[in-house]
Amino acid sequence: MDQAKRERLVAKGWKVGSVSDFLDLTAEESILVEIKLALSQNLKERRQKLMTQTELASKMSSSQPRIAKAENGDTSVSIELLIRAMLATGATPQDIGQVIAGVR
Amino acid sequence: MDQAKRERLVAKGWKVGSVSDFLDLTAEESILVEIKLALSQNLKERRQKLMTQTELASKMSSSQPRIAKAENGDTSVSIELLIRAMLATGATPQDIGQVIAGVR
DNA sequence: GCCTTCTATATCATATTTGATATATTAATA
DNA sequence: TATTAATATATCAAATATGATATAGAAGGC
Repeated sequence: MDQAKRERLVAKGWKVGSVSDFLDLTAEESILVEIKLALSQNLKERRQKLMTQTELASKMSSSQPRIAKAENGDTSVSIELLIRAMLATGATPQDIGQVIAGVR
Repeated sequence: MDQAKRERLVAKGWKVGSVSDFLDLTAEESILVEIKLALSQNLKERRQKLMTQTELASKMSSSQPRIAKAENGDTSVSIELLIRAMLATGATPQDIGQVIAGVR
């Protein structure tokens, strides 16, 4: 795994406190993290073009802080919430599938 | 929404006890349910070709009953677990993206 | 019939994720 | 600079998801 990718993953506190901890991520765990980050980034791009975090939150009965966390790749945010948020921005299953398929 | 799809969704107790309850699903909620069902079905197909539920469970530090629920579209199963299970069967992000993109 | 393997169902204590709230920070603009 | 809008961070009680365990069915071979 290359340095750039590692830094990208480590950036937001993704489970790691040290490099060796990081290396203990199985391949599957690491892919899962990348899927979350990809959804997170895409959500932010979509949402910024359309509305504020507060507006999106109200559309999906969530809260602005939760949207902020979702867009910043916070580890406490589930894939479920990321997908619900994408859908609330008008994303289709095709859009979402494409984001996930684009990982790696 | 057509009858066939409704029956498919209602089949496993998806939030509904009555038709009117069902109709209270927003478009987004309904898409989310369909994404889960699509992942669920695909997981079952993949897993059956490769291993038992017990084997898959141990590969991903889960339990056989949880895999059974995942494959049967139980409402208590998160998208996260479905994707972790797919990955444990060797599915790639492309495989997963394709399943989601295939919804609707 | 019995035995074995696989899958489904039920229960439950624990862990994670949630929206809400308060508040801090940042950005833009008058 | 002061004001405002937008976003980020912190905390927390409630809701949801979790793996574990026990056990029941189902399907097949003997």
